[in-house]
Amino acid sequence: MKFSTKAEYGLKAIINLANAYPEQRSISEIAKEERISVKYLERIMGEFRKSDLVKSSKGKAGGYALIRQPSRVAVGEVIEIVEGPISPMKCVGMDCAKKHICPSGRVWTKLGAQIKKTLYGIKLSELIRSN
Amino acid sequence: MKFSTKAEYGLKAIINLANAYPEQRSISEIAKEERISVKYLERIMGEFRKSDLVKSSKGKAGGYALIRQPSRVAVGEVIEIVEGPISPMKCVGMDCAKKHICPSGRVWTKLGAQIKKTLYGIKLSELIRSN
DNA sequence: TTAACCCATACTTAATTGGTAGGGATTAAA
DNA sequence: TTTAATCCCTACCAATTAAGTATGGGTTAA
Repeated sequence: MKFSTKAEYGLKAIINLANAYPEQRSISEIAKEERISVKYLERIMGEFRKSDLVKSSKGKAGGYALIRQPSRVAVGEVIEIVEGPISPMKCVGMDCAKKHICPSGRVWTKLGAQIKKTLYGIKLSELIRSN
Repeated sequence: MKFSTKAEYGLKAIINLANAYPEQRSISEIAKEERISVKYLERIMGEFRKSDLVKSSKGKAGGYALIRQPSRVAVGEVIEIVEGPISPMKCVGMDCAKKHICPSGRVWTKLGAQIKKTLYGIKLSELIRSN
């Protein structure tokens, strides 16, 4: 039961942008500070852009910026963009004949709700320097 | 962010045994009811036995039984036996130079504690039929 | 003695993770 | 107008993990 490094890198990059908000930063700046491969970070930022969490400007002196205020962005949102919907077991949310009587399913449902609650309760504003 | 099927199968098997407590059941009975491969379940049960969660008796008419009362066994315990210690990110709990100032680390620490709290709060007695 | 069980280890196959390679498109500045 | 720094896209690849199989042995009640 682990989140991937993609979630870790993505979160770090977004926190980095939150610290600069509303200014933009380039991939290479972020990659250097957070010790992430430039190429890999490019791909991750692409996912954030497609989800309208960040905006990009092309060309020389281009870069990425957070679109919303850090206090309006939940950690859960960031993670679900790179990892897909949060749910601790494959079968949860899926079609299962014994769904209503499956005892272990009750565990995963309860846990999934708890994880979401925790991650959506943390906002980027709580994780940046200036607060 | 998923638990493995090993955790799912393991939990199902242990719930199955909890329903029979304090009686024993054979691997093949459990495997059939829970739709798990006999060979795979054998291995999983071996881990539970080594952790003194279940006891086994060999020979014809042998089988496995839960050692403790279902109300004294937490789901978290079952899962940690097959999946190892619960922690949502590799770096958590490890040596990191920037541990005390790592903003994303705070997320994983908080989340890990929350997950443990949830899973250790659920006891097998809450998941069995008779209750 | 034999059948039903537990026990151990090695192997296999498929999917996922965690990237890299190579290029193209865009734009500010020299 | 050229150059250089940036964003953007797709394909590829290697290592690890997940999920199970195969094989064979040991134990014990009937």
